[in-house]
Amino acid sequence: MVTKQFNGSSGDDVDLRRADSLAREIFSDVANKWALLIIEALGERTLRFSELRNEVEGISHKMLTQNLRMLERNGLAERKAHPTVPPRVEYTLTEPGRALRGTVDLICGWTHRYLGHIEGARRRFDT
Amino acid sequence: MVTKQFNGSSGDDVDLRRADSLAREIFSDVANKWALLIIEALGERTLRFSELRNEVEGISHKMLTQNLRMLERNGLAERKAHPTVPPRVEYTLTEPGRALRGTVDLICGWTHRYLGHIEGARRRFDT
DNA sequence: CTGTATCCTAGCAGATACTG
DNA sequence: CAGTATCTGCTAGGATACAG
Repeated sequence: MVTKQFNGSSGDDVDLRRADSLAREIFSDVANKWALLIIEALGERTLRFSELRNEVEGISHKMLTQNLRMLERNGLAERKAHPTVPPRVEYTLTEPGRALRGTVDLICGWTHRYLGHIEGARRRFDT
Repeated sequence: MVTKQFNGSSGDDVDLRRADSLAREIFSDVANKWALLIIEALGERTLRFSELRNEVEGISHKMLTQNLRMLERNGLAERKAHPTVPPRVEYTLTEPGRALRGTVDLICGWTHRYLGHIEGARRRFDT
């Protein structure tokens, strides 16, 4: 483990390792239930915090802010705060976010397509 | 909440609700880091438990068995145990599993495509 | 080799209360 | 309304040991 730091790895090697761990990190951020549901809910629309809270069924206040921060940090969603009172904060997907949304749509489509199939498999397994 | 049970909802309504909660359940099963990484690792191949353990970097013994059971239960992967000693158990994606794999590939592609973009967004955000 | 069971801990996630 | 902070229970997930 530690020895790897001294085995004369090239600069390219280091870059690859870093890119890999970064990719893995992003994958972990994104491959999570709430993040994907938020992205799906946003779609092409611009929604307020409270609207999102209603759209994403079952999400808690905390999880929503937490995931929105994460999406914003990774540049998948844009946060626009209007300096009014009461405050009004709107969220929109960025281009990378919209690109990812396409894949989420596919997963949703997949889910509905194989719903019956999966239900049957479960019944068979649970015996 | 409870009142909904008595509001005269039609049979279709009930079916829809059930389908929705099932879809949500499947989505939760599938939209998780380890499950997706296992699916990606399997691809078109047939792999043994120990091979999978090596392919999916960082996964623990426990998480692997747990997720494999889940995949098997949902009919996404097939488990074939050879009655030899020592035991030899092989896993293969089923058709629904392979279909889902296509979407996982897209997420992976997306990750690499926007890696630099995201890295930049993070740097900007972290200040 | 594969799988199950047990223990144990870090961190996830809900509820609540408080600020601007 | 949106966001943060604190407290707390709980469960995900690692380590380990053992069985078939």
